[in-house]
Amino acid sequence: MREEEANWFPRWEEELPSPEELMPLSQTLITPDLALAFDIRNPNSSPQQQQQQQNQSPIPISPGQLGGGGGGSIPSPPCQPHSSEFESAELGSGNLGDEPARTLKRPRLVWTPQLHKRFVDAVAHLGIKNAVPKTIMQLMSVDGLTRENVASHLQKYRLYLKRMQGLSAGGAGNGGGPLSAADAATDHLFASAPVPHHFLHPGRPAPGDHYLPFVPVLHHQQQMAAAAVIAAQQQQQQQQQYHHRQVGQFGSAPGGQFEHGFLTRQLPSQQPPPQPIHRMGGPVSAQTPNYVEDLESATAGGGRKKVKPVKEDIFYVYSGQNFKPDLNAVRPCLRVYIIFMFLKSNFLQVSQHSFSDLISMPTIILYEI
DNA sequence: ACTATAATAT
DNA sequence: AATATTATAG
Repeated sequence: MREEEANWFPRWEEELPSPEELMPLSQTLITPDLALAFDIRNPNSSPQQQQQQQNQSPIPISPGQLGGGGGGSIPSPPCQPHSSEFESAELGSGNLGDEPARTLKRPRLVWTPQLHKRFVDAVAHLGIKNAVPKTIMQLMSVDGLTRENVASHLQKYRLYLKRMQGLSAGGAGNGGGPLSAADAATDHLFASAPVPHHFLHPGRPAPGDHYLPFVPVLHHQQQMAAAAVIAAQQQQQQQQQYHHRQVGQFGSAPGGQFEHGFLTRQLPSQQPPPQPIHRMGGPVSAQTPNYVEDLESATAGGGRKKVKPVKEDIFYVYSGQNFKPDLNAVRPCLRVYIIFMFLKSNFLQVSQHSFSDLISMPTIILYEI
């Protein structure tokens, strides 16, 4: 397996999803908290949006949740955010007028094409038989995503697949039933992601089209600071459906994770040649004075910058499989990183590492954004 | 876990 | 007001 591994990494790099595939996913993952923490505001707000923002503001992340929320994961986060911008932003917005966070319903999930893509990928990797809500949810590893969310979506997706099968199989006869206008309109989301071969034709293997490791790896292509990402997204039309997604707040969920975002964005024009990723080979090094400066130099210079993380930094862990990072142990303080995690390792083992072990693991690469 | 149906958003 | 999308009850 040694040799395979050696070849695997370069290939992994080549097959990275395009930025546009990844970017919108962060819409559901970047929380209003984070946006507020970065003092991001809505550039063009319509009346409707304002209404939504009102709903969005009560985002009570209870302080207790940060510290020891779940039943005892990792020791205790060393970093103590003394009511910095983060805390004030979160708490400020959260306490604006109301507290009964636990009585609030979580907003309905919006299945963006990107989220759906991830869903399809997960189902593909699991195989249709193993693809049940729980497993799918785990594989997707999207924070805040519930089993019910997935179940509901899966239900609809199955109906969609059934119709597709009926159409392709009984083609002429159209035995399955006519395609109504409602169907066509309903399916546009599903049409956005290619339906894997074997979904429609179970039992028949497709040529060279295997779904190997679920590679939800975030791309290094271009990354920006969270603030910039959010701002960019808000400029997009997506803002209209910026359905506030509140997740895992208030200590209700013992296993509730700290929210993490998938932060990516592609530069509008000139793209510097992709710099080969440095994989493994030791602990990350280099220093990072302040992230804004680094951001500029990084984007201008073509890329990312290897950095040495410190415990006080924010970590956005992008991972797949069953690995649910223990983000409760990480407190937001200084800088923002993305952790690239190679999927070759055993996730369960990885997840058992303590935080300090985590940041020194050779299979993790940190890039400052 | 699956399906039907209610609730909600557009 | 209609219907598309997600939540929830069975």
